[in-house]
Amino acid sequence: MKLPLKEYNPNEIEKKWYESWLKDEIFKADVKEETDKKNNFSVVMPPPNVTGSLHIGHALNLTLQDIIVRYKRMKGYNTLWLPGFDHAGIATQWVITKKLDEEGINKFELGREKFVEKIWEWVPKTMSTIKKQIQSLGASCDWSRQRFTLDEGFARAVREAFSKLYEEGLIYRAPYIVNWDPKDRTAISDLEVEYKEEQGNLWYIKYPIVDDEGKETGEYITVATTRPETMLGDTAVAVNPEDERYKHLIGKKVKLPLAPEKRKSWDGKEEVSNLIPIIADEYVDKDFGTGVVKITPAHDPNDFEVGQRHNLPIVIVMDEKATINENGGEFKGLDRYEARKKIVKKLEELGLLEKVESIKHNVGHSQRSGAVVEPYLSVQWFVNTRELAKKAIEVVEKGDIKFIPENWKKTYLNWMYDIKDWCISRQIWWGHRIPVWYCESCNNSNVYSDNMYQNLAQKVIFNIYANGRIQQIFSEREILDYLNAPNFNHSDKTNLQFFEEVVFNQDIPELKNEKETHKFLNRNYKKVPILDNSLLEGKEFNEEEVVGFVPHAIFYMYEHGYIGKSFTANDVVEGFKNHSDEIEAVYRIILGKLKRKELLSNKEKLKKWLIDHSYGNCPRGRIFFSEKDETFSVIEDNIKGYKYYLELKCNKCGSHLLKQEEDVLDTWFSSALWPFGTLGWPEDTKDLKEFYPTSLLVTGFDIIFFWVARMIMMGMKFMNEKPFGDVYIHAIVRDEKGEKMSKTKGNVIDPLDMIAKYGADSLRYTLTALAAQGRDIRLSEKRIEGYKHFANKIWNASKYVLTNLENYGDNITYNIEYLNLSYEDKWILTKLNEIVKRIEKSINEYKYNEYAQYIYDFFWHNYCDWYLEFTKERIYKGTQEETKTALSVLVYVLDKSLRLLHPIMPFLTEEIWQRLPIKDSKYIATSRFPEYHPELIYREDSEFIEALKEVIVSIRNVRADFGIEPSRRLNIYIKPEDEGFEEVLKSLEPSIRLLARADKIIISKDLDKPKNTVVAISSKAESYIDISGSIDIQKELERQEKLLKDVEKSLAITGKKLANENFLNKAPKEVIEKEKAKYEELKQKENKILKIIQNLKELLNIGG
RNA sequence: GGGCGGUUAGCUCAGUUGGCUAGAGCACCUCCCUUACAAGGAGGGGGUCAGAGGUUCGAAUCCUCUACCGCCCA
Repeated sequence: MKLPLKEYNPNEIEKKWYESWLKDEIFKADVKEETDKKNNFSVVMPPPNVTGSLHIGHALNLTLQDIIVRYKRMKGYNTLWLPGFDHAGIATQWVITKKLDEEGINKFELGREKFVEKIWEWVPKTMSTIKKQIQSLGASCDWSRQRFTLDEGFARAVREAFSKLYEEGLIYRAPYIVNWDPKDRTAISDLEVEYKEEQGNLWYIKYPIVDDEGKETGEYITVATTRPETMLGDTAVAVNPEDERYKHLIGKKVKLPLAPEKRKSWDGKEEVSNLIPIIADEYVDKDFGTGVVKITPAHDPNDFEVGQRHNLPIVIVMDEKATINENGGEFKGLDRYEARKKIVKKLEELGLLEKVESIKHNVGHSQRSGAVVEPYLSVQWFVNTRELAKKAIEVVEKGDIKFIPENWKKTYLNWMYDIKDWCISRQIWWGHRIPVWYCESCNNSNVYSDNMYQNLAQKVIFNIYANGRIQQIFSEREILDYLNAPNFNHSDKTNLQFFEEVVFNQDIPELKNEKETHKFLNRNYKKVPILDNSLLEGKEFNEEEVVGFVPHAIFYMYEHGYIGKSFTANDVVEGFKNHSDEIEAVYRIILGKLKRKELLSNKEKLKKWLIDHSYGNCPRGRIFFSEKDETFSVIEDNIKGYKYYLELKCNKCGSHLLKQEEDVLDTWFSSALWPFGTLGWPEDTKDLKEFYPTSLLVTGFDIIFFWVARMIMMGMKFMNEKPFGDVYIHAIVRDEKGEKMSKTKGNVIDPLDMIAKYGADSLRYTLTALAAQGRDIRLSEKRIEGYKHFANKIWNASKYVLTNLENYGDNITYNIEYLNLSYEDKWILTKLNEIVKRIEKSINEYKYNEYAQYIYDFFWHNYCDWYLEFTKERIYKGTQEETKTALSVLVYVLDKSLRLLHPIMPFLTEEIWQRLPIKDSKYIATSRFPEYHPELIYREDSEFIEALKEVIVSIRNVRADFGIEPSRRLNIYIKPEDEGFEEVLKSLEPSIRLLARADKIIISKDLDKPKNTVVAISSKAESYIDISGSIDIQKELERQEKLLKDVEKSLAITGKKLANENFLNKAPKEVIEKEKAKYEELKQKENKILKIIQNLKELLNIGG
C-alpha cells in the first residue's frame, strides 16, 4: 500500500500524471480493422493561433471539450480528440513585422521569401509553448495526430479544395468593392470589419449644373456626403426617379468641382471627364440629406452597384495606403484625411460648401489593425458562398447538425440565408499562397494541385515546391535536405515520413534514399545545366560576376537536344525561337534577370559572341565553346552541375512563362477544411473513414460565421457529409464586472497564473461550474480560490479514507452486495446512484454547471458532512465485520466519486485513485465511468437516515439557540414516532452522540418529556434536551412561538391551495397529493409545537 | 433600423416541460483549533425574482408593454 496523502499541492502532482498518460499513450485513438463508428467518439480541437499564449477563453474551451472527451473515453468509446494549431495569417504576420521593426528591419526590404523564413523560425517556438500550456491544463488530446493549418498535408488539402472549387466555378476572380485595410494594406472580409458609432459631419456640397456645351448655367445641385474626399472619384450624381424636386434635371450634367478634367478609369483604359451625368436610381433615399447622392463606384459598395446598373465609369482616387492618387489632381499625395480637410477648405473658398451638419454614423474599422476601412475597388478572389450554403442550410434545418444552446441555430440560419460572397484573397505573405499561375503569354489563370501527377513522388515534389520550400528550379541537395529534416509538426518524423505516414498514408520508395532519389529526379525532371558554382550553391551571388544567360541558354538547349553538340549560330537562333519561353522561365529563376537575351535572336551578333566565347575575347576571357568553320561545340567541362526543372505549362497555350499569384488565402479558408483535412483528406485515409463526421465541436459564438458556418459548407461540399453532429457554443469569459478581458484594461485573468496558484483542477472546476448555457461567464479569482477549497476537501476526505484503510482495511471488498449493509451505507449508496443518474443526464445535455454542482453537493454535503462521520464509530470501535463493511463502502463510494469527478478534475482524482487498493485499470482516466444501479437504491432506509439527520440538526438548533458551547455535553432523550425509526436511531446512537455532541442518549418510543428539558421537533421524532436547569423558559417560549409562526405561515399557504376547488379540479394528481402530505406533516408539527407551548406556559405559571 | 440575450441575496451565479414557502459559492454575524480537513465545523441574518399589465387553480418560469444593460447584423 502506498503512503497516505500529505498536504494537497496541485503543482506537485499535475505534471507527473500528464507525463505518465503521455508515456502510456492512453489518449491515442485506435484505428481498427473494421470500423465501428457507433463506438467512436471524435472531436477536433479548434486550433489556437500560433501567435498566442493560452488565454482564459482557451482554458474554457479546452476544459469543456476535455470533460466530454474524458467522459466518453471512460464510457468505453474509442475516443479521438485531435489537437492542432492555426497559422493565423494576418495576426502572425503582424507580430513578426513588429518584432522586425524593433530590430530595425523593414519587411519590404527584407523581401517575401526571407520574411516568411523568419516566421518559420519563430513559429515552432510559440507553438511548442502553447502546446505545453494546453498540456498543463490537462487536455487529453491525441498528440500523435497533431496538425497545423500550414503543414505539408494541410497545404495540400487547401490547394486541392481551391482547385476543385475553381474548376466548378465556385471560386472566381473579379473586380469588386472590398473592405480595404490601408494600414495592413490588404483586403479583409466583411466579417473582419467592426462598425463603431462615431461623430462625423455631413457636408452639403454644391455641384454646378452645365449646359450641353459644358458651360455652367449658374444652377446648382447639392449633394450631401460624409466623405467629401471621395468626390474626386464621382462619376455621376443620382436622385430618386420619383423625386419631383429633381425630375427635370435627370439626364443633365454637372461639373465635378476640384477634379481634374481628365481622370483615368480603374483599369487605365479610358479617360473619364469631370462632366458627370445626373441619373435616376431607386436606391436614392429622398429623405436623406438633400435627396441627391454623389456616386463614387470605386469607393462605396452601394455606389458600385449603382454604377454597374448605369454602366458608369469607375475612378479610383486612392492608392493602397489610402493616399490620393493622380486622379485627385492637386490633392495627389495627401492622406485621405488630409485631403478631406483641404477639400472642404477649398470648397468653402469657392463658395460651393452649402452647410455642414453634425451627424452620428457607423464607421467600419479593421478588426485587426483598427484602421478605418476604405471601400476600395480591386481585383480579388471570391468564393461563391450562395451555392455552398444550400446544403449547409439544409443540414442544420433538418437537425442533422444540432446547435447547443439551440438559439444559435437561428443566428446561423439567418446569416446563411443572406450570405454574401466571400473575399478570400489577402495581400500578405504568411499563409497559403493561392495556387494560381498566370500565363504571361495568354493571360490564362492556371490552377495547379498535385492531382495532375500520377506518381506519388512527383506529387511530393510538387507539394514541396508549392509550399515554398524549394523553387521551381531546385537541386538534389535541397530536396534531400528537406525530406530528411525533422518535420515541423512531428519532430519525431522526417518530412518524408510525414508525407508517407500522414499526408499520403503510403510508402514512397522513390524518395527513400539518395540513390533512389537521384534516379527518380533524373527520370522525371528536366536537368538544368549550371555554369557557375555560386549559382549551384544557392548562395547570394553578384550578378555581374556570375555566368550570364546566353551561355546558360545554349548549354540548356544542348542538354535537351534543341541543338546538337555541334551547332551554328543559326541553330541556336532557331532553337531559342522554338523554346524561348521554357529557357527564359528556367533561367529567370536561377539568374533573377536575363541579360543580353536579344543576342539569341540575332544571328550576326550571336556569331560574334560565340567566337568571342570560343577564344576568350570576351571581357572576362571565358571560353565556353570550341569553334571550327563557324561551327561551335559546347565544352562540357563548363557545366559545374545540374539543377532540376519542375515543368509547369499553361493549360491553354502551353507556355512555360508562368507567374504565381502573389496573394495568400484568408486563414479561415484553410480552417474551414479542419475537420476532414486533419484526418487526411483528400486521401481516403483510415482515420477519415473512422472518425468523420466528428461527433462534437465546442467553440465560442464569436466564430460561428467565421469558422463553424464555413466548416459546414466545406464539409458538405467535399465530404458530402456534415463535419460534426453537435455544436456546443460557449460564451466568452468576462471579468467579474462583466467587461471583456483585455490587456489594455488590465483585467485579464491569466489561466497560467491561476494554474500555478490554484492548480489546473481548480481552474477547470471553476470554469465548469460557471459554464451555464446561454450566459457569459464572469470570472473572478475569488471563485477559483473558492473551488480550490473543494479540491482540498476531496483531498482531506480521501486522506481520512486512506489512513483508515492502512490501519484497518486489509480485506475490504467492492462486492458490496455481499456485505451486511447498515442503514447509512444504504443511504449513501442511494444518494450515490441518484447522483450518477443526474450527472449522466447533465453531461449528455451539456449542462456543465449542473454536473459540477451535483458532484460538489454529493461529495461535500452527503459524503463528507455525514457519511464520513457515520463511519467513524464502526471503524474505530466496531467489530471486525463492521469495520470491513464501513471501510468497503467508504472506499467504494470514494472510488465512484473520483470517477465521477475525473472529467473535471483529472489530476487530483488520478493522484488519489492511484492509492486505492482495488483498481480495474492502470489509470482512472481509462477506468469505467460509474453506472446507475437501481438495485442499490434503498428508498425506505434512505428516508430513515434523512429523518435521523433531521433529529441531529434539530438538536443542534436548540444548542445554538440556547448558546450552549459545543464543548458542553448534554443528556438527550429521543422519542421516535415508531419502532422502525427507533431501531434506526438505536443503531446509530454513537454517531448521534458524536454529531449532536451528547453525553448520554436515551432512545425510546415510550418516553415522556423529562422535566427541565427543551424540546426539539423533527418529522419522525421529538427530542428532549437536558440543558441542566439552565433553561430560560421565557426564551424557550419565544423560540417555540417563532417556530409556530413559521409553520402557521406555511400551513396557511398550503391550506389555501387545498381549499381552492379549482386547484383540486385542475392541478395534476401528484401535485395535490404532495400538497396534502405536506399539509398533514405541517399540521402534526403545529400540534406538537402547540403542546410544547402549552407545557411551557404552565411551567411559567407555576414558576411565576 | 432588424435580430438575439440579460436584469434573481452585498458580490458571482443556478433555477428542467409553470407546482418554490426561490437555491449555491463568496462575503457578513455568532460559537468552536472536536485526532480527514481552520483551505475546516455548527448555527444565523439577508431577496416584492427590473417595473407594469395579462394568461392560469398556481408565474422567477408563459404572453404583452416599459426601463436599463449587453451582443450580433445592416
